[in-house]
Amino acid sequence: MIETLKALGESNRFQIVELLRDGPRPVGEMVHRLHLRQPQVSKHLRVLSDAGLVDVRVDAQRRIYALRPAPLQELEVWVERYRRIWESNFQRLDALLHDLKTTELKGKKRARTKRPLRDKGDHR
Amino acid sequence: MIETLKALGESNRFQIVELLRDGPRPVGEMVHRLHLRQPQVSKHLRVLSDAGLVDVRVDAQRRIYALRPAPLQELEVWVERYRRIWESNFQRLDALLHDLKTTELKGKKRARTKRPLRDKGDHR
DNA sequence: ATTATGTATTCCTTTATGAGAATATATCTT
DNA sequence: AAGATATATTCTCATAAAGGAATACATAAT
Repeated sequence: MIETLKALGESNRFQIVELLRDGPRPVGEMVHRLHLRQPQVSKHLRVLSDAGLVDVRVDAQRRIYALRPAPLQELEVWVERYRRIWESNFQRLDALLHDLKTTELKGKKRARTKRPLRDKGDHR
Repeated sequence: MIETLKALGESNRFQIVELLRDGPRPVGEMVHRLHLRQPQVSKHLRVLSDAGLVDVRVDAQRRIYALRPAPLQELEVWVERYRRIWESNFQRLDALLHDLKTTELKGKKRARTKRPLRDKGDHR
């Protein structure tokens, strides 16, 4: 997962992946479409390949690169685990609970948590 | 998007985000749970904050960090655009079409490719 | 006001990463 | 075999990014 994110977190590689979303492409075409130099494209493809994000197929002198679904699928699964963060008021609720809990735990030796001096954000 | 991916593509920051998935946490707790030193955690939080991935709330001397849904939501939307890559045999189909097309274009002067590329090591 | 606690920032060093140029490799064409 | 075409690799340099240590800053407690 980390490797996937690291590989995608570079703009040229990101663009390559975006390009490949429309289907497999030979290196030369990416060079042309992305206005990068051939060696850089090959190097970025190497990183993407090491991360398992792309696959090569030989076609004469050309190398046809294609996206491999697995890592992107995993990324989707990963990010979906975060859905509840925006699908409910989970964060606020949890923030409240957390706050209550820590107040409970250290209540005896600490003063109650005071309200912040000034209001920083919106709440209900 | 790139900034989100770049921020997530570092293991310590990734772990911080994972931690925050369970709700807002003060810096000290992350320091403790992740076995990192406080300054490094603060620095990583800074990066995450700059990327819009987290939010701070002041609680006495503590700073309570929480995930911000927006970037993750966008990431989900982004990756979902790739679903069709695994939801159909899109890639293969497209590969075939692409192949036919190029063969059509240059077919007269090219032979078929048989040999695989020499093995460069495994990915995945 | 002073001290304690929690967090952020700065400075420094080391390592990782990306671009450019040159060159090597693979495969087709003739 | 020689040349042409497409791609990969290597080397070098510049910059970015990460960790460590020290320190500054913020707020609470006394």
